[in-house]
Amino acid sequence: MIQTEKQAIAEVAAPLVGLAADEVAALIEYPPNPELGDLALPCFRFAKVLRKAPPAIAADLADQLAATGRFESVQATGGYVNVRVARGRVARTLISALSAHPETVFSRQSSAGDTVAIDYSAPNIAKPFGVGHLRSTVIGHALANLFRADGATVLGVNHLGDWGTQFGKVIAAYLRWGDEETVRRDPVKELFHLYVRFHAEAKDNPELDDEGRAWFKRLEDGDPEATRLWQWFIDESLKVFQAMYDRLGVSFEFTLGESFYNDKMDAVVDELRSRGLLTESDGALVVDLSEWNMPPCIILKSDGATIYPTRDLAAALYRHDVLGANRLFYVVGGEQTLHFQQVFKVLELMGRDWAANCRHVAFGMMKYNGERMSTRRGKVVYLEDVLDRAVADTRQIIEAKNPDLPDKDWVAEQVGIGAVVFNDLKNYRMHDVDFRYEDVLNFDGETGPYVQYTHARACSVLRRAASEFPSDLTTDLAPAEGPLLDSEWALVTEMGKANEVFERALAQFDPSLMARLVLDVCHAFNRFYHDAPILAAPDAQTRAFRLGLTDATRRFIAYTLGLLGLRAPEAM
RNA sequence: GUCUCAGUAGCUCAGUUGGAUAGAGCAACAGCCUUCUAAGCUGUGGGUCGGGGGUUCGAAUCCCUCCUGAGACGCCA
Repeated sequence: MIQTEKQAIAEVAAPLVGLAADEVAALIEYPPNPELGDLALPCFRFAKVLRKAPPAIAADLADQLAATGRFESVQATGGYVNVRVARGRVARTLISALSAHPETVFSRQSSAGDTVAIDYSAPNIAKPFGVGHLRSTVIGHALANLFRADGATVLGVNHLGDWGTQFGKVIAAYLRWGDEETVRRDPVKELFHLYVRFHAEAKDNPELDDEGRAWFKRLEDGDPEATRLWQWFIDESLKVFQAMYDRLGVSFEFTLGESFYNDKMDAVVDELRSRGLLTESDGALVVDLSEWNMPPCIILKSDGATIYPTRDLAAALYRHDVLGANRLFYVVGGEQTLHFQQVFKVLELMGRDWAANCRHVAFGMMKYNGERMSTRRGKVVYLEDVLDRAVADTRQIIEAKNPDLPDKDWVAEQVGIGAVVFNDLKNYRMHDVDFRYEDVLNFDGETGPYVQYTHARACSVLRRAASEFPSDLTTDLAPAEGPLLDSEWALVTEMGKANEVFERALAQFDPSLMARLVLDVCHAFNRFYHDAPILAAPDAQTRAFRLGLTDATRRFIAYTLGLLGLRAPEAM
């Protein structure tokens, strides 16, 4: 909506400054002070080409823009052209668009025709689902939603850690110290305890490691006992993970663990060999990448076994060739940056031009009390505990503030989990985060509950309106006579940024931009709510307009929360 | 040691890809519920944008350099 105005300005200005309209539109910004105007075009950049001082250019452009009659006012101040748009018209356009098709306000379907495979979550079998897995899960899910909303066919892939020496260790530990009944009661936790114990005891007992390796070898060779236990671990783990995904509202198109590629790696090795990309080095077969300043990518270990780059190559080929993806994203921690650079480079060397469409969406590390979490040492924060605490706290707040609320448990679940999810989504991906309960369990300020609360608040007004002024909800949304209030316009402005922020979020693979935007919208709405009586507006026309704005805001928030993977209860 | 990423208010972070007086939230303090949900709103205090150079009309943003932190750097994933 704001774009339409930017475009209109750019089309007038473009021929005068010798740039394409799109280029000029990209330069238009929001003035720091609303009194200056709604949009501003800085003219400094044009000075050199036009051989004129910026203020003079601004003055010329201002005249031209004023002559169109489209804008409420146009002023040159210094090197800027400040434009005040026809606020009523812009507001009306935005409100009706949001009430008819909210998605059109965000997306121009730029990803239509793309099939994107997004690798996210990827927890390890027989290990707990910790807060450390939250980031990949939540960011990946939000990105999947964003690309789907932009018209792409999205294939969410859960690349489970279901293979490797660790399973030999778990099997060995289970056979030594475990018993079936205890494990059945709480499989993942119990297996995890056995795993931690294994590592602790292996320190003084190195032969334990041999035992683990031996069991993994048996698993690889298809030993029935090893295979049975391994499959059991997987089944039990998946049950636990699924319960977590259900609570988080996360889903996948494919759940394909590492083991899925066991029979697909020979082909990769053969192709690399026949293309002459493999060289021998200390007994291992590697792809030399020194030309690109990278260490070699190991394909076969010196014992002839494959290794994770081999597996990721096989997985990438599968996702492209079989699943039909033309873009491949990996939502995986930043510590694996080099690994993905190597894998993508090898794909390129294998002649796969779509390697350029592979992207590692890295994120910072989650720490606890400033320390790195370690599954081996048993240092993990269970996501389940975090969710439970958040929900319990929410439940208490509801009891204190809104004891008559129906469905209190369900609302507490949505809000408590929303708090945890939003907390992880609102900040720049690459920053390390130190997990602290006091942050996650804070429901004031820039938080999920704040956004959900604002949504519920808007819903509440609309519910009242439906019973008290039903006709006002159906009339057309002609704005009241006279100018919009500052708070009304500020709200329209924030929501009007939907498309540009949405597209930046896609371009940068960064859902936090959407989280920030919805926070700004909520703040603007709450200020409007405080400043302007809605139901008690001075006249019916004003009331209808404000109700329209409230309804549009409600839809905006609900839609954005949906993109981020949060639910939007109508009361809380 | 080499490479990558980060460093902005006491704390957690934004900062529209180089634009106007660097902004939020938390914490602290002071106000605002006879009126639409106070999980809210308003105000006050709080800054060497890690340091130093440079590029230009203009730098938190781009370049160089140094400092600090995190991560990665061949047979784990």
